[in-house]
Amino acid sequence: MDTIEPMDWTEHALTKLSEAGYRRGRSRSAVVQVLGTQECAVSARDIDDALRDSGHTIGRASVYRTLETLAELKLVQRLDLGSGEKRYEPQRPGGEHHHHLVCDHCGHVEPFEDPDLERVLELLAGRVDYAVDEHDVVLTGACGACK
Amino acid sequence: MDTIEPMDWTEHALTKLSEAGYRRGRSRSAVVQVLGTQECAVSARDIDDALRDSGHTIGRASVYRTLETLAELKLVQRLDLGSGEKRYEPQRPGGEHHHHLVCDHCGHVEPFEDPDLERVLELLAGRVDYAVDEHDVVLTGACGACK
DNA sequence: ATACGTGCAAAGTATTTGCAAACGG
DNA sequence: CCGTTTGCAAATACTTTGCACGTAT
Repeated sequence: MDTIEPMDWTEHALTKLSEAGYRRGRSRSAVVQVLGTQECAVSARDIDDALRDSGHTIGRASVYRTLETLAELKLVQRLDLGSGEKRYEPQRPGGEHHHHLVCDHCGHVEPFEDPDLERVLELLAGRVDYAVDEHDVVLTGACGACK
Repeated sequence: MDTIEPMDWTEHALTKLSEAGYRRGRSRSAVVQVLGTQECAVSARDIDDALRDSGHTIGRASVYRTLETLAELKLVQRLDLGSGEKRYEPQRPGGEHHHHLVCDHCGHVEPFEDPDLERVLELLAGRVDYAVDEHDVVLTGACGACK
């Protein structure tokens, strides 16, 4: 079996971008690089900060533009966890998939997986009138530390 | 058995507000009234427009303030369906519950219910380290008209 | 009467867009 | 070279806040 390492997503994404006719510009590549190191959903601001910390000088607009492109190509999933900012999560080719727990007290976000949930969602998708291509589940409550 | 009519939520909400020490101000009452007529999630803008159409002159700020209060008392659920605006949905006392299908082409939103899904989410809530008090599921794809 | 509620305008945040200059293939 | 990409700044969208006045209890 092949585990998908974080680094692989970066390569995967850059390849897909090339195939789609996009060039490997400095900013675009840097954003993809940062996303590849992320385990869970991050905001545009998180990425901007990470880039700044590692010495890059990248316009915020380029971050947003890259994220939009990546979302169009389904290389990242766009999420809204209620914090007022959109979040982006690398979509690994392996198809592994998780959802999120959000603490409504401290804002902490934690991923979780559940095969039963996935199965039910799959069945559901087949039953509705929409051609479902994405789903997202958010559980809200007090996290371990806050409750 | 007692079906919960839309109007009942309005009364229910106003009562709860009073009990919590809030007065029945003009704007507050008007916002609650509009929400009571809604079947599904609406945005602050939707409410503002509805109020304006029915001749009220209500500051947008009051709409937001009322929605925040209602959310605190768990009389409405705050949702984020990825459109860049928060949405609010009356929480009926009967506990009926639905989730959302969002068309990523035309933006159309449609509610759906699924007992299996609820059951799985319930089990899941018992298994995690969070004290889950809310959950939300969003399925994204092309709606009947767009696909 | 008096504390709470409201409208308006200004401030905040997150994101998008216009444009000239820099750059990749 | 030439069209794409980028950074900057300005624009936009949504929401929150400050404050003086109005109002419910």
